[in-house]
Amino acid sequence: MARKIPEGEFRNKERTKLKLIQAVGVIIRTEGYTKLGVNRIADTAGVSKKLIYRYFGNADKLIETYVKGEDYWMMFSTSDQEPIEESVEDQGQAAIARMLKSLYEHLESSPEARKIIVWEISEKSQLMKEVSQNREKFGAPILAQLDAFFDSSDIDIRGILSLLLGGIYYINLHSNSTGGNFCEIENQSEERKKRIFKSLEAILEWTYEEAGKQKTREKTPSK
Amino acid sequence: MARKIPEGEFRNKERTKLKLIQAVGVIIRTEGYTKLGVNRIADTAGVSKKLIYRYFGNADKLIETYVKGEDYWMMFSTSDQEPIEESVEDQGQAAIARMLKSLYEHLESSPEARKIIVWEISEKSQLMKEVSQNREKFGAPILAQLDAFFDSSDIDIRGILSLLLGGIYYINLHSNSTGGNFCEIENQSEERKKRIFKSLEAILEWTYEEAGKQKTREKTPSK
DNA sequence: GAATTTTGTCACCACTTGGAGATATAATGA
DNA sequence: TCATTATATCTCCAAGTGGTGACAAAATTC
Repeated sequence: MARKIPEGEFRNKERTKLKLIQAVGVIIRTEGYTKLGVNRIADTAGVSKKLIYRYFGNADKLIETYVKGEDYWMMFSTSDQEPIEESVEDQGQAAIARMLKSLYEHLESSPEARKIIVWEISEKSQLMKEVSQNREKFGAPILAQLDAFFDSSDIDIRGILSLLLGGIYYINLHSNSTGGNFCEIENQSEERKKRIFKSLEAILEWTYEEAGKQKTREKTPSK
Repeated sequence: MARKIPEGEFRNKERTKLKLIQAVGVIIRTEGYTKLGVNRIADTAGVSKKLIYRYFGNADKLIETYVKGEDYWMMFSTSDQEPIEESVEDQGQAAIARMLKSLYEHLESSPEARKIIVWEISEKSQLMKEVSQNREKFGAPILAQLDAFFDSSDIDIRGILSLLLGGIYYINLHSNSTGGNFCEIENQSEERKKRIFKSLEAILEWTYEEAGKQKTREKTPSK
């Protein structure tokens, strides 16, 4: 018969594992993913590094359990995300605008999220590949819903959105590190956010407008 | 009287300095900036690391002389960059489109350029801050020229451009590492480039169109 | 109580890092 | 030819890396 797992006050496997996992988060937040190693992790967890090997195999596996436990897979706060169907009449324009804005705000407010993104584009690791792929999987149904409206137009909604998404990512990553201006827009200011949001909305507006124009032209092919 | 600098076949200061500087480039290209250190640099240069300290002070100074010697300051191939004035009638629309496209192609074809950008957004180093600031300085006159056209409109050309520039950066950085799709657009394909270019042109077109509309409305304030 | 198993620490290994001092040697000037 | 000087290498150091085996101590079972 298997022996009961010790759950004493001083020796408690699960508690120690949690300490190690949380230490990973602390290090990413304060020192960056580059500093993730058995020694640092064990030190910040206040525990022997030997346990990392015993409980997780190695540092990578431990990091993996941390990253997969967080919701970096989506990057959106799923709570304030009303269903897209709610906005059928505007073909999801408002919903997309909301998503892009909340992505911006999430990146702006979460140093950890920024660090993870930088991590993704810095290394060719299997872990980061998975994180990236899962984000794609998350976006798929949203893109599928947009196709209904844009398929009949000349607009490449995926092309437009990758530019906007990439722009949001980069602008926030840029401010994270060097801190200088970008396109002469001051860094990390309310002013910048306002300007980016306005431009974002304008581009989306034009995109939908153009697609709408092409749709009506299609219905009434007379010049 | 100062002694002549030795220029022998075996002992030649300038040649050795060049070897070290070039080694920096090799490492960035093949292993990434994270691997830049006295030991690696000296090894790839095939020279004693002591010389890095004698000739440059430390590794950072050596790296600085390398980076400043390259044209990462601008990121555009200045050769095919016709003067913007050439296109006064379209208010620089074609010139901007050309610049954005050539930036995309430069990032696409140069792993080193991508690595430098990742470097910029990864670390808070003085060197990378300077690189970033100089790029800003390079863009300033271009932005200034656009103001003449956009100032009287509601369009925030700097906001639009930071989204587009950031988008171009991110799309290429993303493909560099994980390699997965982005917004369901396949990676590093001619297809992707075509789609991004088309979206880029569309957004620019809408931007200029809208600004033009507001300009004529201004001239004839009648509704 | 004693025996056993799990949890945890510690000391150690080989290796790499940035950096410095001692020393050898090639290039120069006489 | 021989001393001087700049160039280059070599060895050593302390600190940090990932990883492991020996051992202590707590929790469990008998």
